[in-house]
Amino acid sequence: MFQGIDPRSPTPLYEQIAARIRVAVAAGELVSGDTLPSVRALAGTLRVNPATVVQAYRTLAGDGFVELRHGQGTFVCDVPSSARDSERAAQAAELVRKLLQDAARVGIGVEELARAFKTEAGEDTRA
Amino acid sequence: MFQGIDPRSPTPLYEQIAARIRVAVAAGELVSGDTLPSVRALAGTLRVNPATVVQAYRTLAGDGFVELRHGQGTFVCDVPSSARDSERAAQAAELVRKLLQDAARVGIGVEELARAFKTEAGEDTRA
DNA sequence: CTTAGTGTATTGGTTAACTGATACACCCAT
DNA sequence: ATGGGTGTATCAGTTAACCAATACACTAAG
Repeated sequence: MFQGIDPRSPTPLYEQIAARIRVAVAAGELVSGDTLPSVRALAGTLRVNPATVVQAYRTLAGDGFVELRHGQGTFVCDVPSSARDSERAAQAAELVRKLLQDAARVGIGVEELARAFKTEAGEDTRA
Repeated sequence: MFQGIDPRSPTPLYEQIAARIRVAVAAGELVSGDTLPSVRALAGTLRVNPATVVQAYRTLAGDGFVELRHGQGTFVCDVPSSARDSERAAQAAELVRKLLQDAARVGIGVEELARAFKTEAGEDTRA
């Protein structure tokens, strides 16, 4: 489940780790109550510093995906699907807002983006 | 034209400066052959280091918006509108690709993004 | 040729993000 | 209570981006 963690990637290690767990939860491979590998264990497996794993876990905790219990371990949370849906919608909205802002900075309008989105998203869904 | 440059903004100074010029060109306030303020002059006006202005100008030059002529000044380029269109389309595509990538990292799919895009973009066009 | 104006190049300091190392505090089984 | 597991907290090293400072090189006008 933790294959392909790359220290030289521009995306931080802790985000790569967090992403794996997120998709695992989304895919149902991890369900409420499951325990994640301990900080040290996962750090050892990935040849990474424990603090890096902690940062990944804390990020997930901030999103409500997992819960860190001092002295016990890290557990997958029980998030109602409705809550998760609205949460994801909010995140999507923020990402799109950022996109619009970045685009405006370079002088690109909404229509242009919509066109690009159709093209790129279309290719991605077919792939 | 250079009002509201904010050193404490999270977006770098040179990008803020470049953005102003980009929109000025897009709006037709600056046309082919016009000269931009000299590096030192603009730096003085904005209370900024000349090197920062240079970075802004070089960014614009990389995009083909302006041309820096050693010993003469910085001039607005004559970019065929067709070339500019395809250039903007390419930039838009890259921005969207980045969006899709960021979204995937958080486990957000294309449909979710499309929905958010409709919402956010709609609000923005009405505003 | 000289000079005042222009862009260019190199260097250094500041800040923030990321990762690592180490010591601490908690929980539970024994 | 104690030992081995857990997460927690704090500090240091690395890297990269951004901005500033200074000295350099080119152009055109006098």
